[in-house]
Amino acid sequence: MHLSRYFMPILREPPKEAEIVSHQLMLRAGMIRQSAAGIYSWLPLGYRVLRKIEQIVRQEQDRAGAIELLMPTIQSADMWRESGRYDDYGKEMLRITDRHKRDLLFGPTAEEVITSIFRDGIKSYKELPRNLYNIQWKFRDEIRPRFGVMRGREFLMKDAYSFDLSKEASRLSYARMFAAYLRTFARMGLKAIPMAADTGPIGGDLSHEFIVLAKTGESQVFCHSDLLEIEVPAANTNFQGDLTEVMEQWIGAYAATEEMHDAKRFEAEVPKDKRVEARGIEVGHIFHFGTKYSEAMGARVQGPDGNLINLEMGSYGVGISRLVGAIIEAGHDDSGIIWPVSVAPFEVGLINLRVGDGATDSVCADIYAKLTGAGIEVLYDDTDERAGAKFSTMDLIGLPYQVVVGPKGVKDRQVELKDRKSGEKQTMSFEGVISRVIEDVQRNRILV
RNA sequence: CGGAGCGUGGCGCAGCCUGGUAGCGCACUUGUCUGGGGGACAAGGGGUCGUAGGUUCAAAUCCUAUCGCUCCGACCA
Repeated sequence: MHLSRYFMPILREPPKEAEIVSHQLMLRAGMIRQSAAGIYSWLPLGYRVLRKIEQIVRQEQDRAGAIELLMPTIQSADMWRESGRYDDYGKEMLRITDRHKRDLLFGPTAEEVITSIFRDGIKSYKELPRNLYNIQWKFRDEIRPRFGVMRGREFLMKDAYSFDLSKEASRLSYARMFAAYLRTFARMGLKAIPMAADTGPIGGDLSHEFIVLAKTGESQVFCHSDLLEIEVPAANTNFQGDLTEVMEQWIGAYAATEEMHDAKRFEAEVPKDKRVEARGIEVGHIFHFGTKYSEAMGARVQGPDGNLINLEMGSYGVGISRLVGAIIEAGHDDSGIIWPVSVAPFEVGLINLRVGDGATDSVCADIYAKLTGAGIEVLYDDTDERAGAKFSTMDLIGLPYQVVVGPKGVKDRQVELKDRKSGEKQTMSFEGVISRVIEDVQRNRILV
């Protein structure tokens, strides 16, 4: 992509409404624009990141055996009356009336829809277990949206729903999603730690929040430092099998958010030098909630003995739009964002320091062609800005690698490669930078 | 919903108290010089001052209402 033809309205100063750093940087980098309180347009740069995160979530759900479908944003109130939640849900639910005066709502979650679909589509225990997921925009009319996309009213969420015949089988489904989440967040360069969670209004008896540690996190969290060292399940993990052991490895050590924190237990179970007290951001939440919806909505199958059995269900959410903010909170410096390759809007920024200089232009054109030809995503700054402005912009938007080409270096057939994260700069030949960048990008695309 | 604050050009702000031709910095356009970490000079373009009423010869400024946004609290992926 040539920057001179792209749409990336950057701001030098952060708009005053942005309080936290991820919100400021997303506005400054031209990733989002606010449309109403807690509702955002995703500009091209931000949308590219959102789609990459979505794609990682999708790949890991597929790997774990979940099946994607797409459910509507607008739901019928009738379904919610059936589950008994229509009146319980309160003002967070955006209620809408159509021209026939029928009650509709903008879905804050999809348990009702999925339960009804699944109930009508399946009759026998032979068709279990199944896990269905969808990636869709949700709306919760938060009293006070804040922190940009971290706590918007409209948000993109992956939610998966497992259906099993028994509680034991359902726990296997839970462990499978648990393991999938470990991989999902690790691939985005995040250390996400599962922590025991309150099951809240959804109900049930097994629930974990996945918390990303970040200095600017919204809540205080406590855990054993060993949890930071455990390897996530490898790509070739057999997700058909029993992953209980993987899960137990993670839930063995102490980890809790402030709501669930028990200071006495923390001190008793975790040696002083292993205690981590940090800030955290919730990026995923999984529940095993049993038969709450299947009973209310009549989702049953016939078992081997011919008797009807209520389905055991679990639900598994990932805040995809929120993750964009969380990744920035976890990765930035004074100059701007620092993207991991796996979710970066472009993988490489190519800076032409002297647009109009024949030799410099042609070296840039050559590098651009060779990198894009190798499947690398390059944002080529071919604008007629001054060097300083270009460096600042590139640092702000946080592409992992910067290739800097100027007339001085070109004379000696040299260009510069800068690593955004370390700030390290190396001078090398045209050919050298091309092979080096291709190699580094390909190696870092998939982190685990 | 309780408390606090803010709406003036794309972004950041001054002007309001004490009514009198709408300003500053950045960004933008054109030109010249420049050119490796947000450059200099010159000339320009862009704003029904959130909206609606009212007071007044005259309203960004005073009064009333209303809408929007932000922060603190209760709530939350």
